Amino acid sequence: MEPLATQTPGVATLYTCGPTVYNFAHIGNLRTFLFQDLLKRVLTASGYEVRHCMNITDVEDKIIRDSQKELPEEAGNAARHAAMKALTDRYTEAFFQDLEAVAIRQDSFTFLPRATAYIPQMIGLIQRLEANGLAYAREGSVYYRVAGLPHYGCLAHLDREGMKIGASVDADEYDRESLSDFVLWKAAKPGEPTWESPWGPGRPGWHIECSAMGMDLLGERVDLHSGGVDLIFPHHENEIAQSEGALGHTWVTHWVHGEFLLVEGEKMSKSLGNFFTLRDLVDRGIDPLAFRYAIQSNHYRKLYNFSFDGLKAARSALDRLRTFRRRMAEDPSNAPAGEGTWKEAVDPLRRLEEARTAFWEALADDLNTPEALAALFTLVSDLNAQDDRLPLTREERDAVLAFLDESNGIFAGWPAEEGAALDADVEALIEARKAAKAARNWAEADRLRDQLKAMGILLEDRKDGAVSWKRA
RNA sequence: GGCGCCGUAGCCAAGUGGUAAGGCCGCAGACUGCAAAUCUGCCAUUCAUCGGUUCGAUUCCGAUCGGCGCCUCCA
Repeated sequence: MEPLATQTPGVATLYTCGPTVYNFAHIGNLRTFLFQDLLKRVLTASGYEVRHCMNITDVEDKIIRDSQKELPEEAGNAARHAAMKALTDRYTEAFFQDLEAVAIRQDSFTFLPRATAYIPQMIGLIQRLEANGLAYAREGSVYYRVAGLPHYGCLAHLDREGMKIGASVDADEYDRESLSDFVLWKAAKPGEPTWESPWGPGRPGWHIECSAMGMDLLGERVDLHSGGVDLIFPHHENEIAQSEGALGHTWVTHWVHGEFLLVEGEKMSKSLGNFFTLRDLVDRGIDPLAFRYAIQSNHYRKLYNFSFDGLKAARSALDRLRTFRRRMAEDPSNAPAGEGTWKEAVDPLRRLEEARTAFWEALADDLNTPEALAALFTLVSDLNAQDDRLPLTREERDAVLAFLDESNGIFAGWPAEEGAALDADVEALIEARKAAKAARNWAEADRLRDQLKAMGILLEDRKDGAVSWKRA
C-alpha cells in the first residue's frame, strides 16, 4: 500500500470505527484495534504524520437496553442520560485500560470523539441530506433514500438484483419507501434517552455518527478508513452514502478491513463458551503482549485461529527475542571468549542492514508482519551464532539494540528492560546460591534456584561463573 | 439465489511462473555439576484433489472435495 498518496503530502488521515462501550472488549475487537495500531505505527515510521480519529459509540440500542433497565418507567430524560453516561464512562475507562495493556497508547489517537458530543453535527448532516433529496422524515424518524445514490453497495460488492431482500430484516418495522433505506434519526420511544431535533425528540441512527464526526474532525476527504470486515456492510456502505450524499464527492480514498478471528477453530460466541475478553486471558496468566504478538504474527487480512497453544508459541517466540535483546545489552567483555575466528563470520553491521531492509520492505508490502518477523528471527540466529564464536563489539551491539528498538516500535513485544532492582531477599538468595555453587553443594544450589523460580526469577549460569536472571 | 474468501510440515505461517522464508513443538549432539540460554544437525522431492496452459505451476485457468464469510445485530 506504500507509497500512499495522501490528500496532504506527509499527512495521513485515518478514521477507525471504535468500540461500543457497554461491555468489556473481547479478543476479536482487540484484533481489529491491534491491526489499526499496526497500520498507524507503520505509517508513522514511514514518515507520515498520522491524524487518527476513533469514535467512542456511547449511544446505541444495547447501551440503552443495559443502562435503562434499572430505571423506573417514569424516569425523566435527564435521569436516563445520566444512567447511560454512567455505563459508558465505566466501559470507556475499561476499554482504554485494555488498549494500554496491549501497548496501544491512548495518546496515539489524535481524536477520540464521543458520539453524544456530536449530536448537533449529526443533525446538521441529516439536514444536508434532506436538502439534497436523499433523506425523508416519517413519524419523527428520518431515513436515507438509498435509491437516490446510484453507486450504493459498491464497497460491499452488493449485487442489488440478486439480494435476498428482507432475508434478515423486519420488513414491517418501519414505514420506509424501500427496505434498503436505513434510519438516520430514530424517533423517541418510551424509556429511551432523547435529544431534541427538527423532527422532534429522538436519537441518532447507528451509522450517522461516523460520518458526522469523521467529516467534522478529519475533513471532507479522508485518506484511510478502517474497521472489521463485518462493518463493510452495512455500516461503511451507509457511511459512504451519508457522507458522499452530503458532500457530492468521494469521502474516503482507501478502505482497509481487518479479518475476524476464530477461537480454537470455531466462531467465538458466548453460547460455545469460547468467548474471551483480554481480562479473561490475564486471569489465566497470559502476557497481554504475547496476545499482541500472536495477533501480529498473522496477516491482518486472514482469518486468525486463536488458541492457547498459539499463545504459548507466541510467548516462546517473544522470549527468544527478549533474551537476544538482553544478550545484546550486556557488555561484550562479560561474554565468554570465543575462538576469535570463525570461517562463516559476517560483518554484523552489514547483516543488520540486510535485516533492517527486509523488515521494512515486508511491512511496506501491505503490512506483511509474518515476513517482517522472519527477517528479525534470521538476524537473531545469525548474530547469536556469531556472538558465540566472535563476540560482537559494543558498537555492533548498540547498532543491533537500535534496530531492536526500531522493530519494537512496531511490534511492541521486546521493550528495553528497565534496571528494575531486585528485592533484597531475592538478591540474598542469589548470593546464597553462588556460595553453595562455589562450595559444590549442588543440592543446596538447586534448591535455591527452584525457590527463586517459584518467585518468578529464572537464573542462567554463564560459563565464566557469572549468573544472570530474568523474570518469568 | 447472488457476491466473495480460504485449504502450504505435528501446530502457527510467508511466498513466488523457475524449483518451498520464519516461529513453536519434537529428535540427536555440543556446552553445563545439573539446568537455562546459545550453537550444530535433523524435521514438506512437496504446497487439498484431478485436469489444462507452459520448456517449467505451489504460484495462471477449469473442475471437484473440504472449511468459511456477506446479502441491513456483529471487530
